[in-house]
Amino acid sequence: MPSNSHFTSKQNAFSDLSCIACENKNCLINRNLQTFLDPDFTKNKSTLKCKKGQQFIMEGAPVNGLFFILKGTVKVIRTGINGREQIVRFAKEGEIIGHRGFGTEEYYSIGAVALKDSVLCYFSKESLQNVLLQNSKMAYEMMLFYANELNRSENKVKSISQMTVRERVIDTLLYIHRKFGDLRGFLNLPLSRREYADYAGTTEEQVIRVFSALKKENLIIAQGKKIGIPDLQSLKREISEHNYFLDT
DNA sequence: CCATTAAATTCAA
DNA sequence: TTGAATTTAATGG
Repeated sequence: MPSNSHFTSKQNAFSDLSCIACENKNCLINRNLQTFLDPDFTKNKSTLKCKKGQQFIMEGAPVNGLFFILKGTVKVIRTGINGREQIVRFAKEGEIIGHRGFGTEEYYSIGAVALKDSVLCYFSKESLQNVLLQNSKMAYEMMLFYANELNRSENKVKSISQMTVRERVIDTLLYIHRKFGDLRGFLNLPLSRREYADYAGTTEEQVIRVFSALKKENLIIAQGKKIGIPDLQSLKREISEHNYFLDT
């Protein structure tokens, strides 16, 4: 039996697809359920179960709606100049994927792949539009999400264009730590060095070499894919001169 | 970038 | 639960 068996009692919650029974308080649809004028809104959603490693948004596919992560973790990617994968962001439970599809965009400019077995809720653009037009609180929360994403995206431009490889790798480690926290001393999201590289805008070898250096300096510990940060403060200090901001 | 070896993860019996 | 098969990490050229 898996060690997380304390979740098994909730498992049939997934077969009930209604938002009413949903446990995910991180989801802005869930948080705003009571205020909906149209109680049937959540009946229009569909859910999709995704296995680890499965891509559920293809770059270039037509946009019809938006995904919300009910459970799991996802990476959002974009194909770069010479076919290299660029990781735009990591997303966890409650987050929105494909949100730039609103408005004039007709095709996804990003792809999304599940990093662990995940459950996605899918809402059509039309039904979401109706709700947002009726519900200013939810529209406001959505706006905050967009603003936050924009802030992070602008910071990423700075980090990629002005920071050294070592600083970008550290920045990535801090981002993962901030967003996913740690579990028994290790980052609560196992990533390959390749994925660190794709987020930090460098190569797998560079990440491996920076990790090796950081290990020697006792700034991180590594056991395979599990990375631990024993002293967050000194790691932060390394890049503090390039002022890094909280982002989600 | 590639090749080699060591180490870790996955898979299926 | 194990260990064989496969994938990933680490280093040096």
